[in-house]
Amino acid sequence: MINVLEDYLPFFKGLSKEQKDKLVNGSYTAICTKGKNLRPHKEDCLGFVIVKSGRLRVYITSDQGREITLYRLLQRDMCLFAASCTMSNIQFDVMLEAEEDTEAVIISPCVYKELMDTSLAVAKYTNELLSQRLSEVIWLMDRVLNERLDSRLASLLLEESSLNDSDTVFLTQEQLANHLGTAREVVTRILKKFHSDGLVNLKRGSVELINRDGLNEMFV
Amino acid sequence: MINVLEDYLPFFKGLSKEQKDKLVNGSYTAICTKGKNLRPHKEDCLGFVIVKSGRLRVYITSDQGREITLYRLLQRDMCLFAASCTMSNIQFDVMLEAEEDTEAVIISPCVYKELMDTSLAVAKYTNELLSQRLSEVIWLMDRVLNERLDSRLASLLLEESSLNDSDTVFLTQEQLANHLGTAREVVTRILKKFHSDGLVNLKRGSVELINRDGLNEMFV
DNA sequence: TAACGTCCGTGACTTTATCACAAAAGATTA
DNA sequence: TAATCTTTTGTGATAAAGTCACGGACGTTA
Repeated sequence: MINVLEDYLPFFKGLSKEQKDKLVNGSYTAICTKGKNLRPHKEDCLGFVIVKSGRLRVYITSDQGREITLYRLLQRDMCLFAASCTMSNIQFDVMLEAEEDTEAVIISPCVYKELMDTSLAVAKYTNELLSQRLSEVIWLMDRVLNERLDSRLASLLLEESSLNDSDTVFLTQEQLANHLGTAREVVTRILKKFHSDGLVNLKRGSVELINRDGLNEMFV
Repeated sequence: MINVLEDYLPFFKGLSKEQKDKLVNGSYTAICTKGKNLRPHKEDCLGFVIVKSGRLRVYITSDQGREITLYRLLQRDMCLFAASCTMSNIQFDVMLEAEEDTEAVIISPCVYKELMDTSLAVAKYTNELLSQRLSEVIWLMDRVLNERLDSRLASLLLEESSLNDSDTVFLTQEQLANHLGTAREVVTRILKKFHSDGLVNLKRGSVELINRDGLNEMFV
């Protein structure tokens, strides 16, 4: 545990002995199996999350069940939204779902808040994380508004393929739609078009990419 | 100048004499007339912006000229994106446009960065601003994805009306479209519908609200 | 092989976006 | 005042995307 904290938190070395102890004592390791939600109850204030292994997707949902992926957390990435209770200005709820079996270290929100309130290094580090997330979300907004769905879908397929290092993307069309913030039927129709253009093969629960160059050309 | 800084920056009192001096010397007042852009050249790194009076709108643009308003800065509000150069992780460019004649205090980016690097209070304050903006942008994303355009337009008209304390919204249909991230023709058609429903009267360059309750009902 | 749940396909329709062009309202100038 | 110009608004045609309703295909389990 302490190794993970020391290794992943750039500010750890600069903390005092007491701070380190508090941090270690206020943290625990959580295992989340693929497909499970890391924070099933919206009320829960989870804390600061560090991904040790696996992959998390951070997304929002609407009442009608529509989702969109805001960004992902890969190994060594961190997320502080699950600690919204510690940030007075955060009004939204994001969801965290494991895309792979994931091992994460979770730091108690009050411990993290206390650190942030007393350590300049922690506060600066938090700034960096926040600004990076903000950047990613604004970037996403730009794509949602200005890019065509077929292009966004092609890009998602290629990204998934490279994340898993496989030509086949093992996601249902509904899951693809949830990443993109659109409806399943729309994905079905675009995939059908991709198939008739010789770009992909479709199976139940997966999409096989058979012409990466063709997919790439969709968004240049 | 120093009065504004002292009054608007909650951390000011806690700064050392040197820090205060640096801050005052690194700041200047800018006047921006209605409709003008506060940062016409994308390359410019403006700095930290504090609105003394007037109103700024923060927005992004696409290559095709489509815009969407991310949020607004009213009196006493502050913005640190124009200082993206000081934040290593900010990759995007936001634009700042004066919606009214606006007076702003601008703090040089390197001075602000130095403060943030040396003062815990400044770093914490920056955190609060960042998390609030992030919250607003995610909230906007939710609306863009899940709310109908007529509802969003109705809500924008009511917001504009109350901001200016007037029943008439003095914006062209193109400006309305730019707030919402849509096309002018779409706004034209929705407004025409609103008019035939007895909700608004249309004039060149303005929209008069004649049935607020009706507009309100569109998004409940 | 029957039954069930999940996933996918599709038609009909609505909403939103795009493109092209024209009409109307003000502003400017002759 | 009339002619001209610019900006704003209106509109038809078409395409992309979202919504709703339903049915069928696939895989699992009994």
